[in-house]
Amino acid sequence: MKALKYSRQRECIKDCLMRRHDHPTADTLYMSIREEFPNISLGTVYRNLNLLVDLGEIRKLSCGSGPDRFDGDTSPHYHFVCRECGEVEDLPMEAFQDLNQAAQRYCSGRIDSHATYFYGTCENCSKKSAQSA
Amino acid sequence: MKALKYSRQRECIKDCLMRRHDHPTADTLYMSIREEFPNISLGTVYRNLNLLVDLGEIRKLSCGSGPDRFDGDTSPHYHFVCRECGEVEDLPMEAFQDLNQAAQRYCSGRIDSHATYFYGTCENCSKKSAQSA
DNA sequence: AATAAAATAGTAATCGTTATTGTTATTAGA
DNA sequence: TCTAATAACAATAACGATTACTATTTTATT
Repeated sequence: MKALKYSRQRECIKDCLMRRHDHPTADTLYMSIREEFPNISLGTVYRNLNLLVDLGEIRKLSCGSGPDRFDGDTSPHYHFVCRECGEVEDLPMEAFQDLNQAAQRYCSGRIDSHATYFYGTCENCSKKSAQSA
Repeated sequence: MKALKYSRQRECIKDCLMRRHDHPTADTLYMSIREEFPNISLGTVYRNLNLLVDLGEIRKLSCGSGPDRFDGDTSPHYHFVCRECGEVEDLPMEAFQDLNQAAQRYCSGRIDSHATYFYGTCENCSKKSAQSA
């Protein structure tokens, strides 16, 4: 039951994340935020990111390799992850919300959401390996 | 180009994983294997699990919270993850292999696979929270 | 302004995992 | 079967990502 108090750092972290359309890690965001708050602590970044995730204001992405990433876009959508360089891109396709119901038929627990990640090689990395071949 | 040599430890690790139908972490597997190999090292377990993943003989699951898990069933299938207790269950539904093609239309990179995890509360945890309410 | 509580910066600690090193086991060839 | 080459090992150190701790500072409330 602890009341939430305003903090300039938290506001900045959220604004920063909203402004960008890549999917930065906590550390990437930390480096960027230090331009405005040179003394901000990495722990503060983590704490506030997790807080914002719990509040449902941002999303956390666990792509299976490398550190977690964060997404200011909370609308249901999917991501593509490049196995070569680790880049994460939004897929501008609609998420299949009825997938939850479809899966529910096969599950004794109660399903409330799902996450889908597509894997492969991004355009950039495809080009690179074509050149070096 | 290094040739693969047989090892009793690797065989045991794979057999152990194949025998169980839960989705153990490296550490869980390590504890179990120590009954047969009391001196086995956790590093050996990790090394061989990763090797088997690279060979395509087992799968690694990154469910988004907690340590990675391993699955001896390499057939395309999905998983349900309980947010309360962290348990991971197989969903006996067919995986949507045409999802890759559907997503490919929206992606400049080359997609070769996808992973879907369903989240919610498992039967056990639902019962528990009903009791304590 | 005074007080209480939350948030902070700085730092230490933790966790999961990988890398290193000297030794042992497996394999191929003489 | 012996030997040499090398992969795999156990033990341990190191690492990266994340969380926990603590004394201080901010924010909100009287």
